[in-house]
Amino acid sequence: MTGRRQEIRERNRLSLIEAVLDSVAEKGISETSVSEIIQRAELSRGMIHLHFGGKDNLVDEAARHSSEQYYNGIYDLLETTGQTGQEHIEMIVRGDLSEAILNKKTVSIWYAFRGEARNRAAIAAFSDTRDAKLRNLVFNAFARIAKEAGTEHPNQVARDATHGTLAMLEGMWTDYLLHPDSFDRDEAMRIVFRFLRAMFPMHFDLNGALLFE
Amino acid sequence: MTGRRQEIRERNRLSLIEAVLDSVAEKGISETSVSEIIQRAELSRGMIHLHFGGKDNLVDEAARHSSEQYYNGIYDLLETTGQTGQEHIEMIVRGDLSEAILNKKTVSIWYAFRGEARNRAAIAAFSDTRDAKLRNLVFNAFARIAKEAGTEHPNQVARDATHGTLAMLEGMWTDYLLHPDSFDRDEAMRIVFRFLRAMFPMHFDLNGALLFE
DNA sequence: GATTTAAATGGACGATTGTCCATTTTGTTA
DNA sequence: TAACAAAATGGACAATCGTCCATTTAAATC
Repeated sequence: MTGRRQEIRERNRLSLIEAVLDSVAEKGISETSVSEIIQRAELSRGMIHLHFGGKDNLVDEAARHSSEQYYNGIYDLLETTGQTGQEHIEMIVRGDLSEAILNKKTVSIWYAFRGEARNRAAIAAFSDTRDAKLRNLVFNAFARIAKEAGTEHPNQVARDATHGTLAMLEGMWTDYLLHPDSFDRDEAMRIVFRFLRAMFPMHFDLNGALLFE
Repeated sequence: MTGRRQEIRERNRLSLIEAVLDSVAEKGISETSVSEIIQRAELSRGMIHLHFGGKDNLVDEAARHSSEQYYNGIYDLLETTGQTGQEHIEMIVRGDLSEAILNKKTVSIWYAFRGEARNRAAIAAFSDTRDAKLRNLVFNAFARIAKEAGTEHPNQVARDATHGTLAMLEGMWTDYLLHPDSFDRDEAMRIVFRFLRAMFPMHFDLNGALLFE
């Protein structure tokens, strides 16, 4: 019976990461101490040094883990949607504002790390506003839409639409951070789609994507 | 010669607040210790307890001070602009993205406090996304614009335009936080105005407000 | 079952944290 | 200028921080 050792080892490693994320979500980064972490993970003091070489590395790793979860959530959703540009955009907007991806825990963690990003390069790398891959996905969708709509300067428009849409989603997250209980997901989606409808009236209405016959 | 005492007292008090903001901007909240603060303020250890009763109160006060500066900056700008709704909006957009209001120091401070907002009520109160007063200003401007444009459901549209525009500005701040050196203010403004032009083509173009004859 | 060795434990350690107060300094008043 | 009082000082203090290693535990191998 081999491999049991490594299995336990990896489980413990993951426990530490999850303990960090729980603590950051509940108490904030400044109160996420070694004592707090090992208590949540129900492991001994030395484990952090053993597995990660120190607390800072562990926290960096937790930030990486957390951002990976976000992107995986979005990319998984994209697998299940239609083929048109507007459907892709709708899925990203809905996904980004869905309970599964935007909730009290994720938003707490995301903003806690953001606050440290400026002073810790490793964290900055993972807290980027929607990474290059996602940006490209959105851009390609808008580029198709702009061309279909016969817009002038379709690439420029697509770039601006990408930037503006992702910025608006960012702002919605901030709203949720500061007012998690009064935040209205449907309203947030409608607002994004209202701006997109104004820009591409053939492709969006207040509920999302419009499809041709 | 009276009042000199109080003058020195208040100067020291302010020194402590500014020392906190400098430290938060440069080193982050977690490294802003009592030792760090008093060293920057060139005052003695006991002053924090004497003036604020403790470090936490001082930090809260610094957050308040910082948010006050932001709003004062915006409101001052508004005094100098024209009377139409679209001029007000243009001024807010341009102001919010101007070097005076959005720079490396302010964005570091703003996001550092945001990261703590979830766990510290006093800080949450000051890190709100553009406060009620500013929101009302923007809403009133959009309400006028929507009515002039003859839009259906002008109040609903104005509310959504307000929410969406402020969210987009929020997102632009995040962009700046994560990429301060490659961030392009003019591009950010153009993007916001592109969305506004799409929604209110009689009132905005890519450079901002359009005025009637 | 004995041996080996990787993994986990938990306490010792020096450094640093924020608080607080006895003392000193200095502006104000008598 | 002497007396007073407000303000500032700076070190003592217990508590907590993160690191690290001698020891123990337990899986894997013989």
